[in-house]
Formats: sequence, structure tokens, C-alpha cells
Amino acid sequence: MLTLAPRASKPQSPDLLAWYDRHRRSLPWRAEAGEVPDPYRVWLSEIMLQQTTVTAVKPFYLRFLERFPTVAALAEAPVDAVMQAWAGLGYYSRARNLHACAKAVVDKHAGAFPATEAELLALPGIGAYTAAAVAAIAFHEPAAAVDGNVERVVSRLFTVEEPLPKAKPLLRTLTLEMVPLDRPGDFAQALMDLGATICTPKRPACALCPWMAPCEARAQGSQELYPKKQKKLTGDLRRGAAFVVLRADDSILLRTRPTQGLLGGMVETPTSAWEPGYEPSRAMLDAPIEARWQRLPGLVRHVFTHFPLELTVFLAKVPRGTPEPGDMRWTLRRDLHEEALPGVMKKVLAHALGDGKPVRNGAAKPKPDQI
DNA sequence: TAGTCGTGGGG
DNA sequence: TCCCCAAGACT
Repeated sequence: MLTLAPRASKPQSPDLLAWYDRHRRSLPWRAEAGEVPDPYRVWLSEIMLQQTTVTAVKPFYLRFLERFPTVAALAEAPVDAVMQAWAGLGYYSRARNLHACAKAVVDKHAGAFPATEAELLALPGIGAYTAAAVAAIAFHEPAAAVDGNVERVVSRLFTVEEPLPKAKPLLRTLTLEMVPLDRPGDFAQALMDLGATICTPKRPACALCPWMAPCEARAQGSQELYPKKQKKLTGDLRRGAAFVVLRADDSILLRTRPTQGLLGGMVETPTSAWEPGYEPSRAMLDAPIEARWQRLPGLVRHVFTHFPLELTVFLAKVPRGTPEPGDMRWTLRRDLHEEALPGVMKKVLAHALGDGKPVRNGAAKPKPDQI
């Protein structure tokens, strides 16, 4: 009978903090050792980092901060400007909630972020994780900020057998018990740095981990089996048609999507419905205007969180002076970069306008940025 | 509670 | 190519 070796000790936060003091990542939103963190920057970064990689966030964060340097500046800005600054980053309800939150901070909290986890939790777009992270990092509150990194680290430390997301309450409790009262913010960031650089999903670098000794999973050699999670199924393929109208004055027909739902409040070319049984051969029934439509070869493929999408792109060239249908508008091609275009729509426009080459056979696809 | 909400990078 | 995943929130 195999007996598992008991781990050497319980995980001690000073061991993690000592590691953090030597190996902490330098990030644009992170105060250097000894600096006082700015709650606005901490909050902004936490919202952007929700389900989004550090690499993806960096340029958006720097650009955003330049455009909206303070929570007051953000609150005063029109929501469309915020959506435009967010375009390309994904999960667009975050941008709408971000703006609403800035307004709430100005209107209900005299322009200063509240310092407690409970008050932060009441603000739009701030959930359990973000409330704890901002409270700990910006205000030194002893809160347990449990994100995906922390779930992984702690589930390995204690070999939590319960699968996610049911294990969340237990993981929060286990984390909270380890939070040191003197450095709660550093502890939160240390745990996330550890998860991002050492305790990675695949092939964790256990030999470099300050918590190798107390880690139960490491003792068993089972670290890659945690956290356990129930798998979710991907949705069925949906198809649709996208219509790119190029007017002779070099403008494009656009519209804004409803604020609720998929790509809420973002800008798109006119499209058909997106549904599993869509027939591109009947797309003319969905065209926004009468014109000589050209069905472009190839498809625009895009994968959302819960379903894959294939769009057939149709292109029409219409004369100067062609009026826009109701609730649509013309935007000059050179001004497209100012529109809140999500990734899938940049792909559509690149496919229709990009470089004219077919997207077949390994030919270089035009980059969605360069329209 | 489980489904909805983007995008890009890595193995 | 495919799958996983990344500092989750909201309904």
C-alpha cells in the first residue's frame, strides 16, 4: 500500500514574499517597491486583466491611461470614446461598466475610490476577485484576491479534489487563511506572479518554487492534475453574411450594435443573423441596400468563447451620394481606425478591402489592423 | 447555476 | 490544426 509522504510544513507567506521581493515582475500598472499605488491605475489594470493576458493588456493600458489619466477624466468622457479605446481588447461590457464605475466613484464617492472590499464590490464591473485585489493592493486591506492563478496555486498546495467552479469557496477560505496582515497587497501580487511564472498550467517549474516543500501536489508528483475542473462544451458552428458597402467617396457603411448582448455597443458592417443553418446563397435577402453585390471568395472565420463563426463576405461599390439606410452611417475609410470595431469586423474589412488577394493557399492574410 | 461575453498566444 | 488558457462579471 502506497503511503503518501506528509508534506514538510504548511505554506508560509514570508517564504512567498521573500521570493516576490527578488523576482517580482515590473509592470506598467504596478507601483515599484516603496511607491504608493494609485487606486485608479490599480483598478483600471484589474479590469483590463480580467480573462486577458498581460501581453495583450500592456499597450491598451498605456494608451488608455494617456487618454484618460484620472477617474474624473474617464467619468467626463463620452461612453463612445471609452468603447473606442477598448476596441480590440474583448469583453466589451467591461468598458461600459468601467465608464459607469468611474461615474459612480465621482458621483457617490467624491471622486475617490472606496477603500473597503464591500464598498468596491458594490460598484459596476467589480466582482469578488477585483474587489479583493483593489482593496489589498491599493488600500492594504487583508482581502483574498482569488483569480485563476491563485486557484491553480492553492489547489496544488492543498490537492483540492473538488472540481472548479464548485471549489471556489474552499479556495477562497484557504487563501484568506494565508494572507499576512502586514503585506496583503504584495501577497496578492506575489501569488499571481507565482502562478504566472512558476506554478504554470503546464510543466510548472517546481524546482524554483518557494513553496515546493509544503506543496502536497508536488510531493505526489501530481501537480499538473490540479486544479480539477469540469470541462465545458464548445457551441455549434454558426454562419452568416457580412456586407461591405464601399461608396465612391471612399466611405464604408457601418452601424452600431445594440448595447446588450454579443459585441454590445460595438460597431459593425451590416450583417445577416448568425445561425447554424444560415445559407449564404440566400444572403441577398439580408443585404442592407440594393446594389451589384459581389460574393468574395473565402470565408472570415472567428471563434468566440461559446461558438465558432464563419462569415461569407459580400462587397458592393455604390455611387457618390448614395444615402444610408436608417440607423446606419457612412464613415470615411481613413477614419475607420477611430471606430469601435471588434476583431471579427476588422477581419471582415481586411478581407474585403485589405489587399485584394485571395486568402487561399497560405497566401499572407491581410492584418486586420491594416485596412 | 449555468450560460453569455473576445481575443491572442502557446503547446 | 486544435485545444487550452488568461488578474472574471453579470444574469
